Amino acid sequence: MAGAPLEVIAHSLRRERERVGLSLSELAKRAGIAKSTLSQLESASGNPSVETLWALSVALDVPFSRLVEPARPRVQIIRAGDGPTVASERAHWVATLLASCPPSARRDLYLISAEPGRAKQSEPHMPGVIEHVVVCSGRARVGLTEEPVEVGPGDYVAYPGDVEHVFEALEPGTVAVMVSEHW
Amino acid sequence: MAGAPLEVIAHSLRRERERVGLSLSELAKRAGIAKSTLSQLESASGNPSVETLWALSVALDVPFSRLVEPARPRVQIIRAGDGPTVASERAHWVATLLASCPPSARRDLYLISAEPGRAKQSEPHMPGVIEHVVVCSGRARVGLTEEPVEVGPGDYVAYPGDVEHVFEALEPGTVAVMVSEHW
DNA sequence: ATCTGCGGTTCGTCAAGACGAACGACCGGT
DNA sequence: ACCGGTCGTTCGTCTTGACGAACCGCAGAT
Repeated sequence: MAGAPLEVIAHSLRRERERVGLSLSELAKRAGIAKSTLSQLESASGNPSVETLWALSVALDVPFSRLVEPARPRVQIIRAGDGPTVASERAHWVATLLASCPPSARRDLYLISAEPGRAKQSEPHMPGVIEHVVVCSGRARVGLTEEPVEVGPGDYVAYPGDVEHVFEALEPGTVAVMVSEHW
Repeated sequence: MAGAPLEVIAHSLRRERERVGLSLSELAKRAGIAKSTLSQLESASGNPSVETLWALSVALDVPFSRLVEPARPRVQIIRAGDGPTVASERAHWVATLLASCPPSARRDLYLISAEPGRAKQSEPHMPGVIEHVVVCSGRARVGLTEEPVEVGPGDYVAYPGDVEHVFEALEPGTVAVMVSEHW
């Protein structure tokens, strides 16, 4: 999470406003707030109320949270085999981090390669996490430890990651894409 | 986007606080705000300033935006072939919606099957969109129309979706997972 | 039954945000 | 040059959020 929320908001507001091509006065009018207020907000000398920010997000037609999060980058490729990986000690599975939260988003994207053998048991992590898995090839037993599901190519599973869960390859060369949302 | 932000915040605050198991007084103390303030917020009779909300999100150790967004569900499977799909007129590609924004999140998850033929040209959609693609099988030319990239199994590409972009299968039976983030 | 500690709400006070008017700067038309 | 229009900032006023003390309710201990 960024350090100073008010600075972030100030920048976000100006950025979004200019993107839409509205003048400060015009935006203030549409949002139903005083332009003086908006002026102060964009110069980071203010501590807006939720309602004020909300009005602005509506007027700008952007999700509310867009105003409280920093900016972001562009194109990117990671070839199969490249990229930062994490592997278990016994190398039954390898996860490649494709896209980590930039810089304070709420999902990580992994490519998982696994071989049959001991299952990958995961302790529950941060509350509110949801994991999405799509199998590319092979077969796997995935999901909550108490009620795993067997899936094959093209199958999709989602489950809460804040309780114990598993990923166990059932065939050699099992590959899957995983999205981990942390909200 | 939900209707009444203050109601949502009120519920979020109570929900998160109880999840962590803190009393109202205790949380207020840790966040450095008056417990009366927190009390009013949880009863939706208030219009908190950003700083106040920020202090609470820090004390609760949850991302800020968690407090301004509604709640969410549990486990889910979509078998290969199932699920709502969208296809092009000439059926060169089929997209299956695996996980749509629940209810106002910021990403959609698709499974894409495509056959060689005319490329899937996409008009730029909502500004701020980023698309992530991981190829499961086959080969494809993906990315910005001006500079597409050729990718194969296991390859990953991400690109801004708010400018013209393509997805063109180069081999029969090309399958890919796509995450579309709308922020 | 009484006391003490902690849960949450209500109320009066004060500081801070939101407002609107006024201001200087800039631009295009006459 | 002058005028009307807009753009963004500054300033004084009034509304409103945040604070803290007082308050009610409920356990558990004495």
